[in-house]
Amino acid sequence: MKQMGQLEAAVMHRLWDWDRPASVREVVDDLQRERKIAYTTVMTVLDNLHRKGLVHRQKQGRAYVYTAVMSQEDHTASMLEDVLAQTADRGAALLNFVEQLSSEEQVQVRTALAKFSKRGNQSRDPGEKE
Amino acid sequence: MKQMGQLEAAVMHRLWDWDRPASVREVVDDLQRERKIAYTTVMTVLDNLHRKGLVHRQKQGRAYVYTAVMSQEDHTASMLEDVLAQTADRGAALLNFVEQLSSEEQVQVRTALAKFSKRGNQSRDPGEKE
DNA sequence: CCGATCTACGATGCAGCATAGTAGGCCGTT
DNA sequence: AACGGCCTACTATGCTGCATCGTAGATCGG
Repeated sequence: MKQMGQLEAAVMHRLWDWDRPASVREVVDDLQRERKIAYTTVMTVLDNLHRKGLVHRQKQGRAYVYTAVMSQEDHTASMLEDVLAQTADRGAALLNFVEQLSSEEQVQVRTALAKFSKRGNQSRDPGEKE
Repeated sequence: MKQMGQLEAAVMHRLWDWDRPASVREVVDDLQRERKIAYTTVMTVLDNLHRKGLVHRQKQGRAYVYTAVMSQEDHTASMLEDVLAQTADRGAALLNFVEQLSSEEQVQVRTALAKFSKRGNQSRDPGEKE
């Protein structure tokens, strides 16, 4: 449900980078710098992203301006969660995963976790696994 | 590349659960207990999974027997890695992700990380983030 | 040689994505 | 008021991936 095609991803990346409402025109013009693409193609893509709930849009004058609903980091985190949700043994998968991270990233994660636990973080409902 | 369809996933889950080489026949029979499905459909799926490198196969008598190349946990970890690879800021995405984990899972992850660091784990090459 | 079983190959249908054309609305300019 | 631009809405096409099977041909046990 969160999976996107190539063009959809390219558009989202621009919205994320710019971090402000952008019109179809702006996105098209930026994409044009790399390759030929029709205005309506991009419009359709943005429309699809809107229907999928990945972007929010708002009339500004005659045109719509689009903004990403989630930050890229939140979106990625959400996809990670989706992947994890499909596995039988979340715990084991998590362990194999962190095992594969660079030691640098492992440190980052540990630091972050230490911070959360100090604040008594509780974002997910515990005790509902299998 | 690691993404699978519904039926493909159902087949893989059986291979993972059984954790031993299984023939098309066995997989078909098991799937039949839930719904009607043709032998050749399952064969095609296993063939596709083989072409995708997700399963290994070997002749046993007249038939092939199939085994999952990776454990489910490794496969999930690998998909998590793929998702993370597509993001610009791995670090930020990681943090948002662990933040969303249940506190129970956070503890698991921390315990695991502590173990790795004690052994001086170094599975990924650090310093190669675009 | 016969029937059962298995593989190889091909065909169909459907969905998602990329791509873009056309029609019609709105607005500023002449 | 009519014209030309720009924007949206709607529609259409092609491609690719997955699910689904059928048929043909090889093989093995009787």
